Amino acid sequence: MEYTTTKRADKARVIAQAALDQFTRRGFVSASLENIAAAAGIGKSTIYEYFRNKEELFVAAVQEAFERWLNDIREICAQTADPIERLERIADEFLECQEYPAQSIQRFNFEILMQTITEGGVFNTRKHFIREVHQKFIRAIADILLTGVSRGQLKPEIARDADKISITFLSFLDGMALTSLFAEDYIDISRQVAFFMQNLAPLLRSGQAEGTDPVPPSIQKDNLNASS
Amino acid sequence: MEYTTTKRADKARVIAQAALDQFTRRGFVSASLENIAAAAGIGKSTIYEYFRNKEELFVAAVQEAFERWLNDIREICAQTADPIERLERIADEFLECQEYPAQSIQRFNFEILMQTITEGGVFNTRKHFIREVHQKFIRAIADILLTGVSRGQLKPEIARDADKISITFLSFLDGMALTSLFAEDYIDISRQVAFFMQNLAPLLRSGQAEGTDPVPPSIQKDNLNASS
DNA sequence: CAAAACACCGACTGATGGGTCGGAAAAAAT
DNA sequence: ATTTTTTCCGACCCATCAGTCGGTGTTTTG
Repeated sequence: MEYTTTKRADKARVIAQAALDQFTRRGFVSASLENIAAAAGIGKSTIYEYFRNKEELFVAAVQEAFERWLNDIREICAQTADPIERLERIADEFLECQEYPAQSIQRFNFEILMQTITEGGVFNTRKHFIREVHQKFIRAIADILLTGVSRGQLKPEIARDADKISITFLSFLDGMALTSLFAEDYIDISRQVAFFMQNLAPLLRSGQAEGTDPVPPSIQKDNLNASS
Repeated sequence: MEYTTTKRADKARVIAQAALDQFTRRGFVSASLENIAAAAGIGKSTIYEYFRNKEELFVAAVQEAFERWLNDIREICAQTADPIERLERIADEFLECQEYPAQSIQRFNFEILMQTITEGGVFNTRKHFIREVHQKFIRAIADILLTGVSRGQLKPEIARDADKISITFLSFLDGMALTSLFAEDYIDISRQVAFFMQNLAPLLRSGQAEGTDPVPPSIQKDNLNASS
């Protein structure tokens, strides 16, 4: 007999979302389980019915977030066929993020990274998890490029440098995201992104174009599974 | 009569450096004053002879760090005359950082930013301080570009977009720095930087060159003063 | 050398927060 | 209806840590 009913999983998810919100706002160390419990509308001890400890709760929140991001990319690729446009939409999505409350996703992204790179951070022992996800993102972008090349939308030489370009693109995004969190009112983020893409595009584009293309292979649904 | 002897200021500096080290390693919240005191080779209470509280100590550490960074840029500009080379050297300096122990400067940079953008963080009430410093950096890079233009090393159109280019450059650096902290062993950071600069250079460079140029104006010595 | 000023620190305080426990309330099973 | 299982949580425990206090050693001053 299965104890893991849908209801139970749902409740765990509600808690994980409340946790995501609190971790995002206050950071891992400062967000207290009391806060989280209050935000989820339950008692503190109840959390321990669903998660072994604070760390596991954080992991759940992280997965919650990654799931969303990869979904976003997938959806964008399903909606547009032009590689440049895909990149633009991805950049917009990550930097504007109207969907979820106030820029919080960026903050959580950095909270995760801080926990990964800080000695004694909860994610310090899980570097490889972050690396895997990061590589997944790189591959996602690279596949957009490669698909573009194979369809003649991008220059053939691009194929050779696809990884480097992806990494550059993602680094720029990360940096812009960080910047946007404190410099929103003296830097026009979307203008910056437009400027970047505007200079990037002619380096990538070839002259021709062809039919329609599907979602690139590496972003096809595949679960991200934690470890260590 | 002045109580603030040189000796006293020196000791404060030693403590600030120990604090910088600990904040860097463990983050603001997790670094305890006990740790810091131990690292500085003094008793915990002694810290309070020099700093009012943990927050003020953090501010001191931040200033310590900024001082170093701006100095680095100044020095690089004093050593090289070519704008592209200056940017390359700056990028290398920020990403490799052999001078100070193990990549820690990046971590501290992000710790500062996290404290700035996180609700309830120590620097959350000091956003404008971070903004000022950030703008100082943008100006420093922009001045390198403008000087390059006025000396005919860079295309004249660059002058118009100097700010945008600077912001892009710095965002890329930030993103790469972040990446380098967890992806060092599957991404060759210096190759990435080289790749970026290699694509950036032809967009900036004109055909000619001229005599020698001095350190751009905005990076000339001027103290950074905290506030709020 | 005595008195004042200063630098230093061990021991304490109070608050916070992660995690446990034992039992109440609600649901399911019989 | 009664037992059993499951869900929930208030109260407690204990460790950590920022910040205080009182006193001791050391330097400066006269």
